[in-house]
Amino acid sequence: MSNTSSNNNYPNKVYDPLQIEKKWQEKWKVNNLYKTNENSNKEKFYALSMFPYPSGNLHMGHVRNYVITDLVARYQKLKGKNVLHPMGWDAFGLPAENAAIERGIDPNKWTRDNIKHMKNQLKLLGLSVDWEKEFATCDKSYYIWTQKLFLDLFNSGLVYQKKSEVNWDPIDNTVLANEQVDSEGKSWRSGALVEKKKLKQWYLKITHYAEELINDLKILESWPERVKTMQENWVGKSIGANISFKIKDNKKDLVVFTTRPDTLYGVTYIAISANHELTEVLKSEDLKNKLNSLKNDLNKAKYLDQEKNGFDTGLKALNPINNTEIPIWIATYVIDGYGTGSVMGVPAHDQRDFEFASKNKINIKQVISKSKDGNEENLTESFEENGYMINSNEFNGLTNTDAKNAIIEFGINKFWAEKKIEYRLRDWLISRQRYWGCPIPIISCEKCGSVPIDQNDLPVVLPNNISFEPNKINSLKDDKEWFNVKCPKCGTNAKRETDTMDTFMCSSWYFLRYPCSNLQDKPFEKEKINKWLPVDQYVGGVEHAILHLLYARFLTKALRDKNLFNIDEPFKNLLTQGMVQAAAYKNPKTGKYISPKEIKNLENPLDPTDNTKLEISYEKMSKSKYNGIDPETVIEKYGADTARMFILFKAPPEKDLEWGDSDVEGQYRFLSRIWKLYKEDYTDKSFNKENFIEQKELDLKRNMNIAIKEISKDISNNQFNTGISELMKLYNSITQNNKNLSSNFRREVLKTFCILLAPFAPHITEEIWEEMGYKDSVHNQNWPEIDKKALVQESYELVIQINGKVRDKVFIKSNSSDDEIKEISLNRANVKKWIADKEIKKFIVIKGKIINLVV
RNA sequence: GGGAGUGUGGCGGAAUUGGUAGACGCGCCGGACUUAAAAUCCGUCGAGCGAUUUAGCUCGUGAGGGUUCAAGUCCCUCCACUCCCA
Repeated sequence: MSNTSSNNNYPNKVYDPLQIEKKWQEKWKVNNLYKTNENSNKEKFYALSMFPYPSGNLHMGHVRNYVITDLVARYQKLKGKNVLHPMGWDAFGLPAENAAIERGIDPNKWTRDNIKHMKNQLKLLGLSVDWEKEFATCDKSYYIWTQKLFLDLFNSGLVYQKKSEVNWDPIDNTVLANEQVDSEGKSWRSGALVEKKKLKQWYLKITHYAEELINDLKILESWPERVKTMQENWVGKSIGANISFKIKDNKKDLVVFTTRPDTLYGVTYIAISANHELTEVLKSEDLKNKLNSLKNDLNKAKYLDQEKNGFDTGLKALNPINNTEIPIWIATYVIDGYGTGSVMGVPAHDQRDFEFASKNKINIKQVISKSKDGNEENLTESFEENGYMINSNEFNGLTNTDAKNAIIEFGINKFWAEKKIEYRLRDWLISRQRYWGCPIPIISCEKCGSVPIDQNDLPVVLPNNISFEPNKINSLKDDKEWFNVKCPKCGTNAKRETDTMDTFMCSSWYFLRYPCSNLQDKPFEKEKINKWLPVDQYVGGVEHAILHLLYARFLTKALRDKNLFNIDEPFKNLLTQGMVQAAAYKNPKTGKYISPKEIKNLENPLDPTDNTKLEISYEKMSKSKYNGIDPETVIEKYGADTARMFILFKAPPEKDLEWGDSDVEGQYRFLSRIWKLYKEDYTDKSFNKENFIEQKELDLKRNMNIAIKEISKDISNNQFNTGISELMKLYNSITQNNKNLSSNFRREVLKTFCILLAPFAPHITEEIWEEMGYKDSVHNQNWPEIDKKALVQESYELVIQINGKVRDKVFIKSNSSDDEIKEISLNRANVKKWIADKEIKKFIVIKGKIINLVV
């Protein structure tokens, strides 16, 4: 595809993206075209992609992410905004460490090499990124501030250490936060079934912000609804009450949280978790054995427990509202750590309780009835809807919603109930038992406990005296000199904290660093944060809907409360882009994926081994499905502009995108035609005055202004696919009217088209812009203004409907009155035919569009 | 089970928020150019009936019902798929 051509002048008319793209990427770099202007008075715009983990290779998901952000950044710059568009590296984490374990490579070297390689790949895309802002979270100059912010939180009382049951990933050999375990109980990274371990770990008090994290979702108007719903569910606010049950032959009360105090008369048992403190009173060997075996099951496969196992402890609780004696059970479905680790079993009105009671032959007592006359029904499942109270003494007949409050009030007066709000959200566990992460700046001393390191002694640098050998799990403990220190308080022998921080900690504030990424003496400057934040457009994968986006919101709020800046929410607008998928071929019999290379005819794909017809499905690109497409190969073949255009055109950004080779070629053809159009302009002499047709020019002028209007709207609404459609329409309109334009207008329309295309395809536009004779970059121009006058038409095509069906169309003057429209319509032969002798009941005139005659 | 979302030609997807359904592209088919092919350019393509010189008509946005002069769009019921939480 590449051609021989002399500098800056391509004698043949063939579009050669590789040469053009290389040329401009170099020029942009030399001219510092994308450098952030720190002293501008223009309105700011902060465009940000979720920064990549330097895994070594750029993949299509990255490309889609960065191309979208780049388009927005370039558009906003053309619209006159002062744009910050940075890029960096989420560089701590396990793949580096796994490379060390597998091949004995230093994680630092592995990471640095990957960054270098990926950066080169990224540069091929021609992004308008200000690379002077770049940093990696594993830079000492970055993680010193991660540590400082950790200490800030520590001093605010938002950091604590606790020994408790944690999620243990047996493949990655580290603990995980709750957010990092999926609904099947598997690790987000390794996919391993998570185990339970009791360990002493560091936590951040994200629960302190639970209420605000829910409430402020309201401010985030242009976040996708589903991301907000997911966060709301994750934080999981429930309003209810704590109810104290007396325990027979035991002094302590058993406190139970419930959202359904209205069902208190229907409690037929209490269920507590296997780790509840009350289990300590179980003395008999039999019960102890049962408990241990239950705990064992829980450790193995907590999340697979659909069986609702449990046993009766023999202990009895007294229902405070009627002094009824009820059994206390231990049940696997009670979550340790939520609420009080115990639930009141109301089988009649809770499905989980119903199943547990049915299995264990526990009484079922109905206290809410569907009907007002209060009949009991034969329940085959729990009744969870609203209804009327029955079997509840003085509360009978009330609606259960009224009874909720009445029973709480009743209990408050009798001192056995209190109002309570519970959250599903747990504190964020940030310790990781790994080497390649940000060290936790704490020294633990037998006398003084956990002592934070003085801020002047930061950073705590990762130890150097560690040998990376295959099959060895590395730890900060390996460097004894590093590990053994004196306590900063009392000077006795002490030890450094050897866990490192969850990498989500590093990525929870990186967007705050960019405005000041070269600052030496602090993480950021308050004024700069207040100026640049919040991020105006954040783009990334929906897989971070809870994880990163929740942590980052939390940290922003916590640092705001340290008075470090005045921002409540870090990301004003969020766009979650869909996956990039490609065709995968699967043998339905064996379930195995077959590489397209092995398939003879992709139209009718057969398994080469057994000739089974293969199923074709579009799935996320992956090695195991043999459907990965390498961005670098695509760019080599078609150029970055084509790749960008394809990605933006093929699907709306939030939807999954199906890779299609012929669609890529379609975009390449489009750019080639544009190339040719601009070549003709300066070489073909056939445009002359005799050909000028005023009406054609007016039509094109109108189309051009429609395009400006629509493309502006589309980009603002993140509808990049239709934006490109509009560009194509304008292109078609130009080529149709091409020979009939005055040379001034030709130049104007070609200039405008070039600027409109510039944020989508930055290289080709820069090249044709230069060839048109302009000196400054096309990317420094102003986005064209809409000429409203040009949008006005003298006449339009009126659609004539009769009884709502289109029967005729006629061109009429735009300023026709309603009466004129009626008259014109009635005189049309087609209309007369349809009306015949029927009576016209109604005329409905929609100005500029339609008339509907009702007969 | 609860919540959110989606459903439009052969395919990806449009539709001014109630006003000509299928923009734009891909693909297919036909034509031009060519010794031929590729590339390029031009044209057709929702279905059915009908005409066969530009006609014309009916149906059609997952299914059924409703509101309205007018429904892909609003309301109700149902079906299928996807995601999140159980």
